[in-house]
Amino acid sequence: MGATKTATFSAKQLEMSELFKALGHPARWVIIEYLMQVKACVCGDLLEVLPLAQPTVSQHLKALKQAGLIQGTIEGTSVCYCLNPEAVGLIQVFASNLGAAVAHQGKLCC
Amino acid sequence: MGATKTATFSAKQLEMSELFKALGHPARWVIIEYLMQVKACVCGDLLEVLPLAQPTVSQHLKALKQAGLIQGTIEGTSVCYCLNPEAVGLIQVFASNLGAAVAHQGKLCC
DNA sequence: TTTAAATATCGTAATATTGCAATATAACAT
DNA sequence: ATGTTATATTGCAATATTACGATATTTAAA
Repeated sequence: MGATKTATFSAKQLEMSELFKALGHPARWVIIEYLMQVKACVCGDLLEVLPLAQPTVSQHLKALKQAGLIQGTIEGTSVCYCLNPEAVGLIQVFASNLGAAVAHQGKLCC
Repeated sequence: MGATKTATFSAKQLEMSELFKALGHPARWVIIEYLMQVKACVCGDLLEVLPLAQPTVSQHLKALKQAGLIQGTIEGTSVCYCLNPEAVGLIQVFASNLGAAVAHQGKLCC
């Protein structure tokens, strides 16, 4: 085979893993870092930040949007992208739970 | 082409995106969720939790270990895996920065 | 030392992702 | 209407990932 066994996981598990999968590419990571600094940007801005062609950047933006990490609205002839607070909330909750789990576990066996 | 342009990104950017890439598969996500609950486990435990064959689970564990998310030490005839606090720290810092950025940005344009 | 167990590695087929050139679309300006 | 600018989509080649059967490795038990 070779395809992810998507059907055997819960919706929540798929949602969260899709969110992190979107962050799991350096170009998309850079886009998120950039949006943390500048609040909003258009596709063209990213062409000066990333070593990639315009169609590729557009594709990465689409992936981030589909995962729910960013939002985009048409603004005249360009498209304004920014972080999606909902997804940010999900990540914060996960990080908090993860930290609490490790703190609670104390000394690890390995 | 088709290969990620790895060479054009910084070490930190690559490290963080690798970390999230490891979380970006439902099976690996389930492994992390499981480790948050049970503190430590062996590969065999996961065979009852995941709908995957043993070699596949072993492969996912290797990916998580290479990304730095988990640690594993040999324990007799089995291998004990648990979360890596260092990686957890990195994720917490990121989530915190992300949350702060969004909070600071206030009303979004899109 | 043979057997059993737990896990890792190899080989390989199926599928998914990445990247870009070419092209399409959409909004604005002239 | 025509051209310009900004972004999206399509098609495709190169590469990476996922999954598993078969097999190797490693440790403990008999």
